[in-house]
Amino acid sequence: MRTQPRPPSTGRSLEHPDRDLIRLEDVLHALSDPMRLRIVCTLAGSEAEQSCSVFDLPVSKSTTTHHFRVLRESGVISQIYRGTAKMNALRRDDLEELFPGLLGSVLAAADRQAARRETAAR
Amino acid sequence: MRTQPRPPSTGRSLEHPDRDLIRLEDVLHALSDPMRLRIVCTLAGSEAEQSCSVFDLPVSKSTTTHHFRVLRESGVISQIYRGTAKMNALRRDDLEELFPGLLGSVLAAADRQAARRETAAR
DNA sequence: CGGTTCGTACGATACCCATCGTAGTACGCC
DNA sequence: GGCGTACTACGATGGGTATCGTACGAACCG
Repeated sequence: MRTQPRPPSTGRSLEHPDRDLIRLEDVLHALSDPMRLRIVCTLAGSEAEQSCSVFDLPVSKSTTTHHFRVLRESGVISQIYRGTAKMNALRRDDLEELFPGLLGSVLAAADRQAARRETAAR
Repeated sequence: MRTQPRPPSTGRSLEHPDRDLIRLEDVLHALSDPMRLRIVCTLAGSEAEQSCSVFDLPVSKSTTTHHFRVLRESGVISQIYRGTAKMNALRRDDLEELFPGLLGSVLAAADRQAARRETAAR
């Protein structure tokens, strides 16, 4: 189903925890930050990988880098370099295998809360 | 269905966030600490309220108090004084209403992880 | 009342962490 | 090679927080 050949990943590699080493506490901690939750929601909204730069976060670039690293090291996302860009993707399958339903309920909860906030603001 | 009349709560009262003020980020943060996750799992294991003292945590009493307060202020548990004891209960209904399925998947995930760890240790 | 049990309040401490700015590296392109 | 883009590394900083010990308060029991 992949129609477009993607640029190959470059030599730079990034540390990812093995699936069996992902800890629930770390995942929950990673998701408990508003910026990171926002990143994860955005990532969940599209099937494809997203480069770091498409996220328009109200923090500096170095802080953004920090959040992506926390997400990667906790096992929530995977990252790979493609040229100068760094592509991000949710580790849906690994998380689903380890903690069935967890990611889905967190994403749904985040959506509901966003909707609630919108209603309250009106 | 309540057969045993319980001792009345005493005058001392405790602040609880209204259901609509419970924030997902705070709940996730509360659950991201190993001690607190353990407390919540224990609490989920029995339908009844549990006094603080039945939790045998490997930390001091003052630290235990701290963790229960975090759980209460984040909206995860409710607490009420009964005599000298302080009874704790999960706010299942409120959480289910706000974030359907979330608590269940976190608890299931914690169970699975505990089981995995046990297997790995053997 | 005195003692016991249960939990709190407070201060201290050490660590974690979200944030920033600046300087730097890696890559693609002209 | 030189330039621009994308991201990183590092150090600093301020605020949060998990932990403790000690001293205290509130309720029950004799």
